[in-house]
Amino acid sequence: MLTIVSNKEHDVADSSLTSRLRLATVRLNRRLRAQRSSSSVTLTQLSALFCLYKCGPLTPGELAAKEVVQPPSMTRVIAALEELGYVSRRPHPSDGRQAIVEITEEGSAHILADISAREAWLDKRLAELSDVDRELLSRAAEIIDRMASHQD
Amino acid sequence: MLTIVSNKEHDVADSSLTSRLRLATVRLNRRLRAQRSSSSVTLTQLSALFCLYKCGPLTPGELAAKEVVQPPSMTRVIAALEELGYVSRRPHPSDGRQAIVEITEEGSAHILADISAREAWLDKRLAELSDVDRELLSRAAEIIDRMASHQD
DNA sequence: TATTGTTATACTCTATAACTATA
DNA sequence: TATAGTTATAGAGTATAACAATA
Repeated sequence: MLTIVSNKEHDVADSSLTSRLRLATVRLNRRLRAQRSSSSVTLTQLSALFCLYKCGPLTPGELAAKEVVQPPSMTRVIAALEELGYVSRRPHPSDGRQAIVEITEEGSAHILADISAREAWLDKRLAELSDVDRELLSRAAEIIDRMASHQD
Repeated sequence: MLTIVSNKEHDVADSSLTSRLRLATVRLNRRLRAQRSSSSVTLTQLSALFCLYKCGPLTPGELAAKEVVQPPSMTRVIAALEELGYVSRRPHPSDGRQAIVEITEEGSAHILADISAREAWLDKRLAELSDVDRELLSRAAEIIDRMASHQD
């Protein structure tokens, strides 16, 4: 087992954790993207739609911040979702520059089935694990999400 | 907290684990890709190079299998690394169709610095965690990698 | 002048299909 | 005929820079 030497604060025995977590994340992400299924939305679009489903109406800027992407990236995602009829856009009541993006009834109706189809592969992998491992991943997911949402 | 209803084998209280792990993975992956630094290699190239560094010489097919990507994807990665002088290619001794790809001295000399620069952001996030959380992520990384390497 | 959002452009990552060369 | 690898092509994902509209 290779150990990368580094001069970081935390324990040296831990020093390849960064590499291992990076590799694991990149690989799982690949597998997740490869699960296309019959769902019409892409993985990125699904994430944004799910965010609107959870949080309610948001401005494009708020949505970009929550998903930790730059505004131009979110512009494209919203445009695609709008074309599919899964989100609607209306003027902001007090600021003409902004808009309010909201999930539509059709978007709400499809999202659970879309997510379920999209996640079928991962769900199967998780079902193969022990309860202990699933509990561990549950806590890991929270920590990872917190790190990923860190404001630099 | 939203709970997605599903009819899967494992506990219903667990039912949003799939979604949470997917979201966490996608977001961390975005952050990792955004860390460009001065490193000349991309995240994908770095993964392949690291694999050659760990495993020794491999054929393109073996490398693609280890990284869980399709052969044409690996072809491009190898070509880019070869152009940078980080890997070399030589004929397979007994099979004219295959080739042996190996990390060069220059590749070996640069990889630790490249990885370190690339991972600086994640390393900082991990350093902010408690020992308990890092230990948890260490085990999670192993489980995730195992799931991601699953042969369908 | 600062902020919000969009348009234009470009690069990374990855896949499938079709092809070539060798076994 | 089967396998290893490459080329061609296309689509997803994302960013930076430049711009328009509004505050």
